[in-house]
Amino acid sequence: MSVQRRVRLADVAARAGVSRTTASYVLNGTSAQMRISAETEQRVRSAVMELGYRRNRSALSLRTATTQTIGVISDFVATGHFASQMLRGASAAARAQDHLIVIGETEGDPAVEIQMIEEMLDRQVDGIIYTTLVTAEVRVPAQLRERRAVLLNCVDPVADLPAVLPDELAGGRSAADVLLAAGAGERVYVVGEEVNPHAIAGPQRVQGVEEALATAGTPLAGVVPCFWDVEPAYEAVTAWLATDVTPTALVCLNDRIAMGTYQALAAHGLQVPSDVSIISFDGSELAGWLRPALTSVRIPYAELGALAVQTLLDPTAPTTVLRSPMTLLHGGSVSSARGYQSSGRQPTRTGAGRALR
Amino acid sequence: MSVQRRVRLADVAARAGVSRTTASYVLNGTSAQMRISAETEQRVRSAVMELGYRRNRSALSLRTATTQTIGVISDFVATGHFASQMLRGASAAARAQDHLIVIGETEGDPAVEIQMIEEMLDRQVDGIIYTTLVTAEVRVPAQLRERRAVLLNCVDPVADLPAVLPDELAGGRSAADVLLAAGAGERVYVVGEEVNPHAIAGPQRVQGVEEALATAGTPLAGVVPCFWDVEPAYEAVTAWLATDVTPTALVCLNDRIAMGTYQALAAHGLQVPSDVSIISFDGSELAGWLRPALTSVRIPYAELGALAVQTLLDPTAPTTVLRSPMTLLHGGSVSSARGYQSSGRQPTRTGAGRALR
DNA sequence: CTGTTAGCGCCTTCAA
DNA sequence: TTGAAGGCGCTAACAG
Repeated sequence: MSVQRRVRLADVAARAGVSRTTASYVLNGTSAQMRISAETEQRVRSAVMELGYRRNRSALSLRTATTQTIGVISDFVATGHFASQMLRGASAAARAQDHLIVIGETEGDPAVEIQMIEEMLDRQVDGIIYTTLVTAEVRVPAQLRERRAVLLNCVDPVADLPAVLPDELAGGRSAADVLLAAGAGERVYVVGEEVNPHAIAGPQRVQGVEEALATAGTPLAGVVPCFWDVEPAYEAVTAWLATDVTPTALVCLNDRIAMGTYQALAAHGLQVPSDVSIISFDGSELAGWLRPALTSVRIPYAELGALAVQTLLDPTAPTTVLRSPMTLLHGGSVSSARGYQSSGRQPTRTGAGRALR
Repeated sequence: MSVQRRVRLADVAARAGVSRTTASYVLNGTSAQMRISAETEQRVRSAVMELGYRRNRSALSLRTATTQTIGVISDFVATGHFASQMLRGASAAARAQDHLIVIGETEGDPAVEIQMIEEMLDRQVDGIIYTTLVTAEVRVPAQLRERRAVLLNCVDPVADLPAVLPDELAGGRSAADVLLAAGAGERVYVVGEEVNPHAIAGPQRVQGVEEALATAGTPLAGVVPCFWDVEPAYEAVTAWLATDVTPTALVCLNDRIAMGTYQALAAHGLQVPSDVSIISFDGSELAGWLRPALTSVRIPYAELGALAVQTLLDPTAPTTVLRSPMTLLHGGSVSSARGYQSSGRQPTRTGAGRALR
């Protein structure tokens, strides 16, 4: 049993006592230019109301080769934060333009990816957003090359398609700036290391940090390499602390690394932020759950999603790379020694003993 | 500019030197029953290949009032874990049956909800999954009543629709069973309290816990009421610990509550699991990030999503409530005093000092 | 076995 | 202003 409607445009026309053509004109807003009398138009509109008429989009699509639907192809699976935020932004932007979003989770399988794109093209989507979990350089499937598509969180150097990305470089700089402003810019280390050669977030963040620190005359003290997750960060930082280093601040490349770092510091008897300041990237829910709350450079997922939709739906959009600014999510993980004030969430309950996590 | 194809069925037929009808039969797999020669069929298939033909779904939809598309209406926004896991399961199940999923995030706004459903019905979705973030009793919009729809994570006592839910009661029992098996069943408290009168997860979990404990002759020692989030749990447990209680184990109603509880226990100098065992519900990523890793009764989101899709697509499915089992995600947060063995992740690195978080 | 025909519901000339 | 007519691409009787 499929969901369908009964009322046809013909019924509306009959009820209004006009021709289908006239009814059609009214519905398309072409009534003015067709010089349809206001009275007639009103009759049609009443009929639409009374009958609860809605156009049949299948018929419309067949006729216009348009569906008011956009596809989102993504390679990520269980990545809660990214996926939902991005889809939320995209969904809202799509709704604002009367479009619906159809999703295609490829689970990273290129064959599935191609299949999903085909399915979407079959359904005449008006365009496709191609997005990846990891900010990286990619090669989009050939199917997308000649079509209306926008890359989200990735770029393809050979395909001539618009792309939407976070401004990682500026994000890196602002992370360092926060530390500098707090007077915690002397011995700054980065925790995390990018291993994917196509990834661009990590390198750009580090570059931004280095630039800002260099400008202040306090070069980056070093890097603690580790995979981007809680446990690897815990292990790496624990081992590193055993070498008797005395960091002023740590820049963690994402919030999960920061969590592992909190754990390692706590185990080593170091407190955040009094002993060590921490700042990271993501601005996920996790940042708010930690104690003290983590100061994090937020990835504007929702904005990216919305921007991608707007770009896709804008026929005049150039095929350039758009960089969306990363904003600061204030927590209490950066020392306020030199009067740096967190203006967002209150870094309450940061007292000794309780901060041990 | 919309994405569209060129090759029509007529082209394929022409290329194969047959009529459109014949080509159509081959494509629909009706060739056998129409007794089309294998040779002819082969010619058609070749033509399809050579021309890269794919049927135009808009045309198909207009003709068959079917779209091979299902809609998912959800009220949740930034809820990473739930949303993505559920969509992953639903997406995979849909793909297995050649369906695509179109999403409708209502952000909890009833007006948006109605609008989204209309948009979906306009697009002739074959059915709609109506899902809510909080497991609860709801009243679905009237539009859904008469249509092919399935409720996911909620029930509507008056609408005659199938519903898919986690088996919270059994989940509650198994949580208590884990504690009992570990010899930590003597002074068990529940942390968290449901305030939404329509919610069903909380009450059922507690009921399950109580039943299992009662069976073992060690009734629930009490409840520490708090909102279901990290900070409220931290506050509540901290205040509660100040009253000199000596819990054997805590059942946290979700993983975020458990995180806040970890924090409060650490601040109070109590260790998990040597001093207090902890078990919670959700089985989210967070459980694995905590130290020691949290033992949690997993909500089978992906399975629920898949089940909902299968139910929706099965014309013979009865309009009953399906309960999906909650499985145990093993961590190291439950004492193994009496030889209880966590069989999943290794609860490594649980040594003194490091467990303080 | 295969071709002919008639719509599915809607938009859009073209004439009137 | 409006009616008639064609056609988007495909399926499904109904004849051959």
